[in-house]
Amino acid sequence: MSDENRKPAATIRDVARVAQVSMTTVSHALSAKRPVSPETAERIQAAIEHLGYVPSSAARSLHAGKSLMLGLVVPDVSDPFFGRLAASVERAADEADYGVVLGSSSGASTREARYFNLLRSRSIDGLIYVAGAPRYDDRLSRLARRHPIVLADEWVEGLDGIPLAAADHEQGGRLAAEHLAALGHRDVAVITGPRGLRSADERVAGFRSVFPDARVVDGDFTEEVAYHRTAKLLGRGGAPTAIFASNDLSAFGVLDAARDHGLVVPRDLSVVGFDDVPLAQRVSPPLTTVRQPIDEIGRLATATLFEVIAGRDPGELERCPVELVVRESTAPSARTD
Amino acid sequence: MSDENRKPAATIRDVARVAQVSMTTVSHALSAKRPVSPETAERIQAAIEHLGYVPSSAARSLHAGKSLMLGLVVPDVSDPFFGRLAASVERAADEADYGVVLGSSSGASTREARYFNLLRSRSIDGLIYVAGAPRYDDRLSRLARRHPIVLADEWVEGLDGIPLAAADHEQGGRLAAEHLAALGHRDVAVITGPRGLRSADERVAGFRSVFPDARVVDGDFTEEVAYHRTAKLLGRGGAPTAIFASNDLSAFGVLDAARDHGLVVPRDLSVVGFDDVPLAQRVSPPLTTVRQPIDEIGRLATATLFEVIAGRDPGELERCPVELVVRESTAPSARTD
DNA sequence: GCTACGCCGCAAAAGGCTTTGCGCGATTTC
DNA sequence: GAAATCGCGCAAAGCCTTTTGCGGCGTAGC
Repeated sequence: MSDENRKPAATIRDVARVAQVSMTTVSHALSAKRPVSPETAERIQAAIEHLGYVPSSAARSLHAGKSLMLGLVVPDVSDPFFGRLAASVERAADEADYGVVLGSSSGASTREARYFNLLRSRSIDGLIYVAGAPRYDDRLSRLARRHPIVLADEWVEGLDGIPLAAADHEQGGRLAAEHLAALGHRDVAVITGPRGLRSADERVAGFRSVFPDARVVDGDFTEEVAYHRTAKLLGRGGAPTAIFASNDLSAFGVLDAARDHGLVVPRDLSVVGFDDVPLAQRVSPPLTTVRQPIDEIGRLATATLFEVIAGRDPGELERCPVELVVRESTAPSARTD
Repeated sequence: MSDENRKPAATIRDVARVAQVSMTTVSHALSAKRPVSPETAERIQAAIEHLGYVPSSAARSLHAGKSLMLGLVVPDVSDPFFGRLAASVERAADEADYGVVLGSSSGASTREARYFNLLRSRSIDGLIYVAGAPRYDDRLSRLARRHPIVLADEWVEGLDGIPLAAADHEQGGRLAAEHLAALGHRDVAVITGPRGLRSADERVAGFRSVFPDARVVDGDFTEEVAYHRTAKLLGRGGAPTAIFASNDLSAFGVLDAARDHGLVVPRDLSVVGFDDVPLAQRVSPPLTTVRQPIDEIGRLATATLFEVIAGRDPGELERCPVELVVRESTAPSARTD
């Protein structure tokens, strides 16, 4: 559509003229800050619809000092996990008449700087920050002192005063362990996530609170490393009867390694994952895993951000309860000890 | 962080006071619309950094009449396809110093109305609209007459004057067909998408341009329906040697149905999908499919939107070329005719 | 000593909305 | 018939930037 089709947008003054009232009355009809007679209100309404009038958001936020926009920075929107998180944040924001400005940091700090400036320029009233790694970020911590920020999903070093909305990873590890214990498993192993990643450490800690003697295998959340470490573990004598992988990707590596060693899951080896990615129910056998309440995390993060924006201190947030999804990769231990 | 920690944001007037110059000079130092001596510029710069000053976006857009924000409405961000599209749009926008306001319509027309109002209130300078269904939308077409809008991925009925950035679905159907033809297949079937969905129809049309006699089975892009229709097809005598499913989800249904009929893919039946979803390379056997250039579509949509915003008519857009990804679900036809 | 020119201040306008104190006319109330 | 009430107009201030014409000051050039 070329320029000649674009009329200058209608202003409140245009509405006033058409409705034969003053700008003051139009404004008050919209905000209900002063009573307006039904007849007048109707005339104004008609004028608004006739002109297709919508108040200028720029003028509004200039006056009100807020933009009705939230920022959401995730490592990568194309990852289904963050996609679902974005969807739930957007839904929660929408209910409060807020919009969401999306940003993929993908680790690029120049990109992140842009979103921080959105906050400073009051383009957004608050920020939900989902860190890709728990590295300490000086700018983020300075920013958080002056602006409403909440963390979601992953903790960031040095930002302890800032609310964190996340799943109860420790409970997840515990649920996985209790499930295996109930199936009679005694000799179990756990594959960790990257060193220092808080969520990963919590999962392992939860698991070990039930199985203090579990064998600990270093992983990094990738399928490849999980595969090789598992292969090595199974190669030695006295293989465990169950393995808890601290994310689904690693569990897939375990599944592949088990198959390549001639083991049948779950007959010879039980496997539990974490995350419940879409793939989990499609691999064979379908993976028993721990599901994170993504929607709940997004909702909590958004609600908390509104609290912070309103100037209230939400305090330390409770972790969102996770859920064990039992599928077909776990079975009673065959070993009789 | 509670209120007492939040100082009112610095204004250009504060910068002027600290740098001991007039507001005029500060503004000109930032915009370079009038020469400023190096020493003064340095003082101003120092003041800006000291105060952490960033110009108010609201005041800026009120004056400039643009918001430096784009809108992106997709049916569902948590779908990896739309997630990737969002990521590429966001990247392209970022390069032009634009932000992206994300919206999931999920078919709810009340949600969509909000995004349309963002356009009207000039919260966003333009909109990239990804339709979930090609239904005619009166509001959208009226809106498009007055505001910069481009369509991405899916065509919408009645909006023919509006630029559409999409993959070359027809070419995709043709590539799939040519691949099967080269493998010696003669007796083939195609599973369609929902009736009336333009992209789906184009895929089928492309396929049939090579195989005019292909059997056409009605599908709706879901796994379940594809499963049942395929089961029925294989149950009758004279089953085809290859099936083209017009999306990957349907192809998964075909794969399951084939397995349940004792057929080995690709020995007894070749299967080609469309989309190349992440799952496609993980099913067994890994699926031969047509990959859409999602990044390219997002980039094109964004670049085109900038054209429209600038008041230029981009004309009809070329379709983005697709790519055949050959994996293990296709093999030479076993039937010797 | 006069002209240029470079740098910058001043003041005002514009962009669109919200808010408020004051006041006026018309209707209701006892 | 005086008082209270209601609906609304008027005018101005404020939110923060950008832009511009005019003019002042100082330094360099002839």
